[in-house]
Amino acid sequence: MSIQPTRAEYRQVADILRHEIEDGTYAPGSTLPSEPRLAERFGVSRPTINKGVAILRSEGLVHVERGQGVTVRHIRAIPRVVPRRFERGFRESNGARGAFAAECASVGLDSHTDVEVSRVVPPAAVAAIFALPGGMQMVRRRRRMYAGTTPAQLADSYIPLRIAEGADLETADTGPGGTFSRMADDGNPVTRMAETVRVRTPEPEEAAFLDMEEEQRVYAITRTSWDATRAAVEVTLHVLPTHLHELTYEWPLDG
Amino acid sequence: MSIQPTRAEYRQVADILRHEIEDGTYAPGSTLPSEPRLAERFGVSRPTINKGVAILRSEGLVHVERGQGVTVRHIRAIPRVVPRRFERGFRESNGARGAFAAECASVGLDSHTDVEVSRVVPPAAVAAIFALPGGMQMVRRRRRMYAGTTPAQLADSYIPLRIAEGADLETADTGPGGTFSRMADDGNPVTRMAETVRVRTPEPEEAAFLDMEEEQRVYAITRTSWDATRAAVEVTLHVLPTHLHELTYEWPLDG
DNA sequence: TAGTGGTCTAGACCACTGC
DNA sequence: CAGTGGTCTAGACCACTAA
Repeated sequence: MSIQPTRAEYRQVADILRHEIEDGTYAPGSTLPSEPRLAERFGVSRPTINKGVAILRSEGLVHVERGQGVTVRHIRAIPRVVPRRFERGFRESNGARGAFAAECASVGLDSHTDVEVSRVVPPAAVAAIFALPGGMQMVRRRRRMYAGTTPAQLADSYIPLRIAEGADLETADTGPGGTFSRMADDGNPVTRMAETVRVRTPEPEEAAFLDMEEEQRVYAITRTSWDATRAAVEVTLHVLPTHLHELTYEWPLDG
Repeated sequence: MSIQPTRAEYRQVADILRHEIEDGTYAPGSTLPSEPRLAERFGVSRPTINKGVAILRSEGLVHVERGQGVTVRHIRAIPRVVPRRFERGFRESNGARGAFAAECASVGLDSHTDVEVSRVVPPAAVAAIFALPGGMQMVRRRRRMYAGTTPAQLADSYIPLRIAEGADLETADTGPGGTFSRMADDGNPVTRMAETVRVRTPEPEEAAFLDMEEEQRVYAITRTSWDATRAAVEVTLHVLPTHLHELTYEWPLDG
């Protein structure tokens, strides 16, 4: 493959390098030639190479470190299967504490979650779901999750005070099966859920924690849980890098 | 707001323009100042402006036409609600021909679908789902969908020959409710479905049809349908621009 | 013809890494 | 210190649109 005149050179640089990554010329973990060398190879200037590599960065194919070079990422998408992940048996499998831990375990990955619990006034979008008067507080469980050592997900759960108190959800560790198991134990199980998936660029703080380029994308998932009385009992805002996750939803159909 | 030294200038250009688009300084449909004028306003070179605007393009916030300028997009996300879209009553609501038409109608949008039916050897990933011997043909229903005049979705459905023949699925128009209604009429209703959602950059041909920048993202959804005997009866590969769609999944839970 | 964005270059300066 | 990528500029040429 060589540079053609019709398609922008920086796109061709990206196309060729992407192809070489996919066919194994540059294996996961290996380092690409430096930009000056690539410029020489393709007969273009360094800014053109830089722009081409930027495309691969934005796709999550490569990882760049200052002074180091450009390395090919190991991509192992974590399967997130709904509603399996909310079944009590799955959440508690292998003694896992919640769905994310069980998912990581299912593909042989270690996992780790930092939890921070506090009482806060929720964002307007969340307050609206609960029809909460302005300024009222909720319990927020803020979780930062790692798959192995890779930051893989942010999740902020908002729970009405009364429910959090009944289910004892203001401690960091909610025990086997996590939050939903405790709500069920409290006699108020979740009976219905919905998730709305959008895709956007990460906020700078999100990008910093998730070790992402700002040009990459995240799934922004808003999940709402309802109990048998059709009252919302929990809303979680998830942020997941798109290149690390694969979302599967399954459902029966009555035809 | 003005240019600060710490954050890359082109990012700040994007931040400021994004903010002004969101707060209404530049309303949907309006045109941004030309790049030379923006360069003057921010005191940076034109390539820096161009790089900043490229970020907004990749986010789907603006639309660029050669010789015209940069215009702010009207964004009206089409809600895609599962499993509602597969309920026969919804698919046939307002006489709609299938789920996409009903969804567009639900937000007051006209819709239009071009259908092309043929027999082809399916992609390997699809053949694998059916455990189909190599080289065997399936019926492919290729649909190109428009919301109003905006190209909004590509969908290729693959159906085993025997099922397509029984349900009369080799004509372009499958009648009220679409493919699934015909399968049900044929006595072989779909009883279970799954969708796997991934995000990627569009192929050049996809970008051309969907009127997208290559730097934008698409949802690539693989849907599989099974009948009561747990045999796969249909697989569809969907491609949807992320900035035009919002995916919602709902499900009951047994606690 | 004038104005728009698309792209490329050569050179530069910077921050960061590892030796 | 040398090597890496991050970024910016001034100027240039091109393709396209509208008048």
